[in-house]
Amino acid sequence: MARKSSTPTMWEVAERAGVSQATVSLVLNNVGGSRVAEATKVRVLDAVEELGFRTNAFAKSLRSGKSGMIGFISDEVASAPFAGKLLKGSQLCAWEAGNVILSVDTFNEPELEAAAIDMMLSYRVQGVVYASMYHRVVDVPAALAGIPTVVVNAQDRAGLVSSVFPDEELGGYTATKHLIGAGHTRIGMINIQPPDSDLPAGIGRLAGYRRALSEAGIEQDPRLLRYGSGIVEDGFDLTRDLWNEGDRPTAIFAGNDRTAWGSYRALESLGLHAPDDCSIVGFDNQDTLAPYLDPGLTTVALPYEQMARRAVELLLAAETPTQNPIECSLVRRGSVASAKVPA
Amino acid sequence: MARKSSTPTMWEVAERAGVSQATVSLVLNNVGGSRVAEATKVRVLDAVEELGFRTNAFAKSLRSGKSGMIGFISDEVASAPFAGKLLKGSQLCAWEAGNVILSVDTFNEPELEAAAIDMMLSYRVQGVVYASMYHRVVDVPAALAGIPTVVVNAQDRAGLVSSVFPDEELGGYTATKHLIGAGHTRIGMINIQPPDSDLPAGIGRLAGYRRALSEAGIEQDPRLLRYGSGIVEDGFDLTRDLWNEGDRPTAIFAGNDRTAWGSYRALESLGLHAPDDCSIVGFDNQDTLAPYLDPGLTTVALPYEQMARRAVELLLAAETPTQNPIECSLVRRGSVASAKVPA
DNA sequence: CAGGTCGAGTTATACGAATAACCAAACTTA
DNA sequence: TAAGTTTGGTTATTCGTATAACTCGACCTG
Repeated sequence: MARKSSTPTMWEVAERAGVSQATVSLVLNNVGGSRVAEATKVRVLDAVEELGFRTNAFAKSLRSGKSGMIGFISDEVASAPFAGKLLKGSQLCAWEAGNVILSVDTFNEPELEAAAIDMMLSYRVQGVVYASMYHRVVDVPAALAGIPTVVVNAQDRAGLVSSVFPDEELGGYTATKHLIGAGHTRIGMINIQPPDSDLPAGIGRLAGYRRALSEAGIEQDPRLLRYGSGIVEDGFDLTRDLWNEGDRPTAIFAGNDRTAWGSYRALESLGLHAPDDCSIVGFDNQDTLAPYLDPGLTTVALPYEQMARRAVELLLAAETPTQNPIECSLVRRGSVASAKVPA
Repeated sequence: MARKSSTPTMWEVAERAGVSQATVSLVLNNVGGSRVAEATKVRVLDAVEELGFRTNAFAKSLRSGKSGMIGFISDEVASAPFAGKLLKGSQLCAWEAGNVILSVDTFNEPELEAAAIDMMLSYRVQGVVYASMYHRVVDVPAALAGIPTVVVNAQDRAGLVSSVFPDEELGGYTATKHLIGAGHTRIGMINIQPPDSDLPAGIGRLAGYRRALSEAGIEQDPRLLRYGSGIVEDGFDLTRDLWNEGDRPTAIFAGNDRTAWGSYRALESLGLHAPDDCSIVGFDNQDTLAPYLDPGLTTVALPYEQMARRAVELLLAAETPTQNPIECSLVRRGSVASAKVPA
């Protein structure tokens, strides 16, 4: 069957159904329920079907002033190994409200970012989700001043827009408390950044660790604390380092999963094995790693999807700026065992 | 300075510059170079600047008939741990041609896919990149029949649209030849799917392995071939299994990186270590894994970004359908050593 | 049966930008 | 100096849809 090359318009549908273009619009948008006779509706819908009509989103947006699009700007989220879930959550949530996502990864290039914002403004996005690959404090570009913006997996330095980010402190608290609950009292921590660093992840996780200990009445032994940089090798080195201290830990809270992996290896190198010789809890729930370690790593999950959903909700609600820490929950696998009762 | 709440239009710019709307359009689009006096141009551009004018993409597209958008439909790419690179490559390439990406992950839900296609047709995308999370044969939805489509990281069963996918066979050949080049002749292979499976990855990688061996005049010993399912555990079990054979391999080509990880562990469990006791080559270059193994895993990279770029190029060129295998190149790390010369 | 209401539409216009067609003055050129 | 050309714009129209405002006949209702 020969088809017109370009998509048909409402006028063509109207002609085929023997009505006016306005009627087609009324039928398709269900306005004024009883304004159109049932028989006419059917004729219109048949014509729509037969011609394969599909409304032109541009015309619709132009006329209505609503674009139905939400911008998603990220440094490297869409291509990052784990945080693509931010995009996933945003998309799902946006979709539910009838919106679509216009996403751009800027790779931290200012020109690309500027161009992306420009483009989004051209498309009259209803709001922008500004996502970071890792939890940090960001400066929202001034060019976004005109439109609703929510920062996700990050915190807005100026506090002018809402931020949605993981509750690192609570996560660290949860992890540590889990170990305490298993009977451990000598719990080492290997943090993922130096003491003078200002990244929220390391600061929060450590603070949570400390709170859990003090709430449980366990004295903090500085010899059990180490500072690495979040890489496997540091996990390895610092775990061995902890073993050289006089009074060894029976459990380790690793500041992230890669560090935890290093701890596994260090234990192996010492002829030991988790969780029998030492319990381990990680952080991040990196899904290409945590489930595959042996034993599976008990860790704290970063709530990417929930954060993204929350961000979109905030965007659509357009409230006044708020801070939104999102809970990080524990994922139990096999790396934690009860502390041995001292003989 | 008080700003109008909504974005200014060309009319407002025109008024401020003391010209007609048409002139503003002429200036901004640089048409009829000499048709507008230099002084007028400057006045217009100043007005644009002062008002913060930004062209309305909807009006522009409506008028021109060109949407400037490319659809990206994927099963789970945007949220997958590794293949987000497909999105990255598409975005970059589309961007260079002045297009933007409208991306939707369907999570393999047919209704979501249908809705996504519907939406994209509404937005009059100029073409659709149909991406798969893993290399397989797909059926392109009939609803896409009307618009240019390219399948990426997959092959179109019907062959009606262009396909861009990794050249698995060449990758397997490259991996194996690398081991042969290091002097190995007893090279085991642990494939990632059963012999009767029809996934291109396993079939191609094995075929490449075989070609490399036969080209080098090495006889294929069926005792060196194992079939797993691509998970760590299978790599572990089947490597140990290989070790129980009489004539052990000096190198293993693991069908993917996870399997290779299992091989590392199996060697360890046997008190052995790569590459001294056995060389290992993986496949996938999974970036959260391969660089962090000890020693770093020599593996074959999947060319996600190149595939995506190629797909977008094909889309924009709108040629007749073609098959486009893309080369997978070797990434050398530390898991391959020269074969010991038999004493 | 005049006047009002309701049902089922239609007509006209606006959204913002692109562009074809037109126009007035200034400048050539024979 | 009349006719033609160039310069530097302007006017009018179009893209496809939404919607306010209007119409027209049939149906009450007192």
